[in-house]
Amino acid sequence: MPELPEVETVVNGLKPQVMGHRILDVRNSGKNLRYPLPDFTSITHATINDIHRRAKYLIFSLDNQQTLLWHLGMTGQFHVLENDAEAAKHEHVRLDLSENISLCYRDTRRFGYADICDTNNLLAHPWLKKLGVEPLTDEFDAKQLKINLQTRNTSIKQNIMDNAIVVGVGNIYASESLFRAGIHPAAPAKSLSSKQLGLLVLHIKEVLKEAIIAGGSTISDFVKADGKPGYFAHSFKVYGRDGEPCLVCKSPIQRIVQAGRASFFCPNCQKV
DNA sequence: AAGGTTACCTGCCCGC
DNA sequence: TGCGGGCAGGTAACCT
Repeated sequence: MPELPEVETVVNGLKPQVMGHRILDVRNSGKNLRYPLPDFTSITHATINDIHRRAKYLIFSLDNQQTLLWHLGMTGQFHVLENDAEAAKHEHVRLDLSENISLCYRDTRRFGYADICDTNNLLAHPWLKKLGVEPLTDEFDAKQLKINLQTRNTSIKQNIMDNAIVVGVGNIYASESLFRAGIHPAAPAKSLSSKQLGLLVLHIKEVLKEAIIAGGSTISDFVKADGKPGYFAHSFKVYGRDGEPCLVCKSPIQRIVQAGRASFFCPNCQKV
């Protein structure tokens, strides 16, 4: 479920709670996540120095030259609980930390995944090495996007969701940013002008920033690290609103499926 | 070889 | 009330 703003929110929520804590033990439910869990022995007794985000990955930097990489999949959640707290339903991993707290990982659908690697080789990790630019940096601009899209025959929506081009734009914010930019989700990526791409870049940055400020979206099971839900869902303009009137022109919002994913758009405000 | 489809899992919501 | 089908925010491995 989480998109970039949600992961950012989780990282920010976890940092003050677990930074500086030592990992004393790691327990798991015995069930695999998307991939088998890594062997945690190399990080038990290490201390969590810092937590970062790259794309939708949480990156735990440890003090022993090891890094713990974690993706939340669709339904992953971290909670910081007392050491002896009873395991919630769908808790699959628990890192027992110093000072009697535990970092607990719940994941209903078990689409999440984790790995451990040498910090020196972090950027060479297969999950990270092919990732495109971060959307909230200056590296993500219309000029580079235009170059990346000029050979792409597929739709603009599929391309802004392609992690090799730009990371962190998931299904919700793809629809929302295309609406704001007035671009039809099915428009061929290579057909868009520099001006249109400039507008799109601007709105992707804007919608992601707004969501981070709002503390991440809430749909079904997103919970921030402190257990409180985010609330950006209240400001979706098209996502999940098929059949309802466009907030700008009152035309009914339409839903189509692209590459197996639902897209929402206003047929009047967004042109191919 | 780009582009489309499917798989991974569980839960929920809807219609019958 | 129960059951089956469809759907869900992500990613990658398959096919073609």
